[in-house]
Formats: sequence, C-alpha cells, structure tokens
Amino acid sequence: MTIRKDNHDLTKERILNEAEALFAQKGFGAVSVREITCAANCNLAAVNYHFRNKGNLYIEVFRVRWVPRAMRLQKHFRRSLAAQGPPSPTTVAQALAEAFLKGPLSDEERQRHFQLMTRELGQPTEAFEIVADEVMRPFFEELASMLRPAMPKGLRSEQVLLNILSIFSMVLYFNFARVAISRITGREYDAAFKNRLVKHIVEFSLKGLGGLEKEGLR
Amino acid sequence: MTIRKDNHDLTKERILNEAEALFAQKGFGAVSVREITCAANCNLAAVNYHFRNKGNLYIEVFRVRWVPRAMRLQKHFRRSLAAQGPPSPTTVAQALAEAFLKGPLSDEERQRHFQLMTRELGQPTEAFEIVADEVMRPFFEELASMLRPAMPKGLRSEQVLLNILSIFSMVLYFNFARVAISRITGREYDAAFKNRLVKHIVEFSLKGLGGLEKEGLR
DNA sequence: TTGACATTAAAACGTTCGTTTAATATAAAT
DNA sequence: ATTTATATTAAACGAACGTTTTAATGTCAA
Repeated sequence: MTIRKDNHDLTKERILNEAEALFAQKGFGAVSVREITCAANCNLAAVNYHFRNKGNLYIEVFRVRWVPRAMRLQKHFRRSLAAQGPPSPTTVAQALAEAFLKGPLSDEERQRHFQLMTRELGQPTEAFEIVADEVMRPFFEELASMLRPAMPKGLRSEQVLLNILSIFSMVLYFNFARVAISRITGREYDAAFKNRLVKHIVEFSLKGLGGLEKEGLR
Repeated sequence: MTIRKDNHDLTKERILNEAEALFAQKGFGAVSVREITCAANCNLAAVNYHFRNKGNLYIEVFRVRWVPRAMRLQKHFRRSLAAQGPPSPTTVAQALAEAFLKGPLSDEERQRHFQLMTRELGQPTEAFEIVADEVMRPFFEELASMLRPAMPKGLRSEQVLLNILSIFSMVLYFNFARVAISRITGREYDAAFKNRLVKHIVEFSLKGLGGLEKEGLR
C-alpha cells in the first residue's frame, strides 16, 4: 500500500547528499537553503517539504548519513583487526589509522565526515548528542577494553581514554587540515603521502601508548 | 599632529574584540555585522567605516589580534624553555604543552585563539596565508631545529615535522574540543583537568618522539 | 476513469543581510 | 572663529535569507 514509485524520494536523497557536502564545507550558518536545493537540482520548497526546516535537515544529515558512515568505518576497523589475530596495541593502532585515513571511504567522503565531526566538536549542536552517544562513546569504550589488558600495569581508565583521544586527535587533524598540512610539509595530499601519514600515526601512537613491542615499527 | 582624543578609536578596538569572539564562536559566515556592532555597542556603519567591509574585518582580526597573541605564546614558550637549560625533547614538550594549555592567556582567550585557527585549518581563507607564513612555518622550523639534534640518529626532516604536527594536533584538539572532551571523559574542564591534560600530552609526546630519557615521566 | 495522495513547481511572505548615503558631532589646525 | 579631518549616527538601499502558500503535476488504488 505504501509502495511508491522507484524514484520515490530521489530528491530527498539528493538533498541529503548536497546538504552534507555543503554543511561540511562551509558550516551550517554559512550555507543557504537555496544553495542546497540548487546543488541538488530541485525546487526551493523541497527542503521544507521533506525535512520541515533547515535545522532539521542538518540533524537528519547526521542521522541518516553521518552515523551510518561511522558505523561502516567501525565495521571496517573490526574486520581488519580481526584478521590479525587477538588485538594488541600494534594491531589496534594499525587498523585504526588505516581505517580512518584510507579505509572504505572515498577521499571526498572521508573529508566530509571529519569536517562535520570537527565542526560539532568545536561548537556542539543538537547533532553532537547523536555523535557522542551513538558513535564516540561506545567506540571509545570498545577501544579501551581492547587496549587495557596490553597496557602498562595499573593504568587508570582515564589515562587509557586520554591515550585514545590523543590518537583520535591525530586522525582528525591529518584528515581535516589537509590543505594546511600540504602547505606546511610541501607535500601533495596523495596516496603516497597518505601512506606516509598512516605509518607515522601508527609509530607515534604505539610509542605514545607505551607499547613495548617493536615489531611494528619502521 | 595626529594626536586625537583619548578614546580615538576605542570603537575600532571594541569591534575587533567582539568580532574575534564571534568569529571564533560561530564562524565568519554565521556572524552578522549587526551582531558584531551590537556586541561592540556601536553603530552598524562603524564596521564599514573602520574596516571597509566584513571580510576585511575578519582578516584584520587575524593581523592585529591573532598573530600578536601567537607571538606572545611563542615568547612565553621560549622563556620557560630557556629557564630549563639547553632544549631537550623533554623540556620542549613540557614547555609547549604548558604554554599552549595554560600559558599566558586567559581561558577565554585561548579558546578563541584555537577556534579561529582550527577554522582556518579546516577551510583556509586569505587569513590562513597570514597564519601559515607568519606563525606556523617559522615556529615549526624553530621547533624542528631544537628537536633534531636530540632525535634518533638520521631522522628525516619530514619525520621531525610530522612529529611536531602530531603534538600540535593534540594541543589543538584538547583546546578546541573542550565540550566534547568534558562530555566523553565526564570531567569538567577546570584547572585540575588542564594540569592532567598537560601531563598527558607531555608523556604521550615524549614517548611519541622516541625520546629515551625517562626523567620527565610520571 | 476517477478520487486520493505524494511530490514538484512557482510565487510571494516578512525578515535580515552587507553596504551606502547623508547628516551630525567633535576636536585639532588655521 | 572658521576650516578641516575624523568619527558617529540614523535611515535607507537592493539582495538574499528561511519559510509558507497555492497551484500544478504525477502516480497509484479503486
């Protein structure tokens, strides 16, 4: 009964895509509804018809685009981690850096993803509740439980969390500050440089974590 | 001859202050000129009179507020470093983390500073040229020349730079994502927590840098 | 073919935007 | 005292904003 035609809400999908790209690129306040509908090749009123208003479109972008992508990233991380046997700081750091810097996403998609996240980290809106509750906190706890057994003796759980946050700060930074990093290092942000960054993050993180195993280095 | 009355351009100063706070808080596109002039307690036209237009006010904020503050930070770093004898990875990391997380700035000022920087890192505008050329690149080179002699044998200069960028990613992150970090860790971002973060960054960085000295730890 | 419903389209709503203009105030210079 | 340069003010400009309204489509079940 509720089965509609194939391209039932193709417009809705296009709006979500373009809205996400623009929100990531320029931030919520700097993007106009007209800009979105123009990029999505649809009528101005479509945003209000499909999403009630601009603000709700923004949080919908997180709900139906950002969170599922974050889940895909986590799944990719778990798969490539499981393929390496029981988790150690080495394998965790390796799988993390690879999933978040290379991983299953296109370069554009990854940039969008971390730009949106960085914006919410800097000035949290309603969308941050979603990011924190559905993605960050559960994943960080998962990572903590993986790393804790391999960490120096009686490490406080807060310290484990800070270590994880530090790794994430690097992942985030090397993703969202591409232009700046290219400019400062003088290197183009291409596949080769990305590999270099993964290697660096893994090494730096491993040492930072205080892991004693040396096999993953160099 | 050009000596005007006391409050000659007090308005100009107030506009710069409020503009910086608002640009940092919400981003260029999401701040209106009316918002700025209202906060600065002056007439709407004052922005265009003193700064030609909104865009020029933004880059002027960087020129006469952000860069000088960055210089103050660097000076503070150099002074507290010099007080500890010849620079080693330990003393450099310690002085860096302290200067950028506690340092000479008020908490508000520091948050503003890193929010503005993060915005430019994410989507560089004309202001990023200033940030990169006048602050980042020279300072990073200074740091590199300090760290290089103490680093493992034949470390490529690119690798030294990546290490420095990693430390900065943490400093940046722990400054601009305060709300998120408080929320995730469950700790209020107060003086005690800031000290905890400084300690963590120093330890993590030191190990990440591959420094062999242990005296600075714990 | 018809009636109901989902979607798109065009036009207009009132508001706010950045900027400009013209008038006014102030204090130093002549 | 008058001129000149600097600074502030109130008012208005057209453009763009988010949203609503109304009409025109398209698509199924009956």
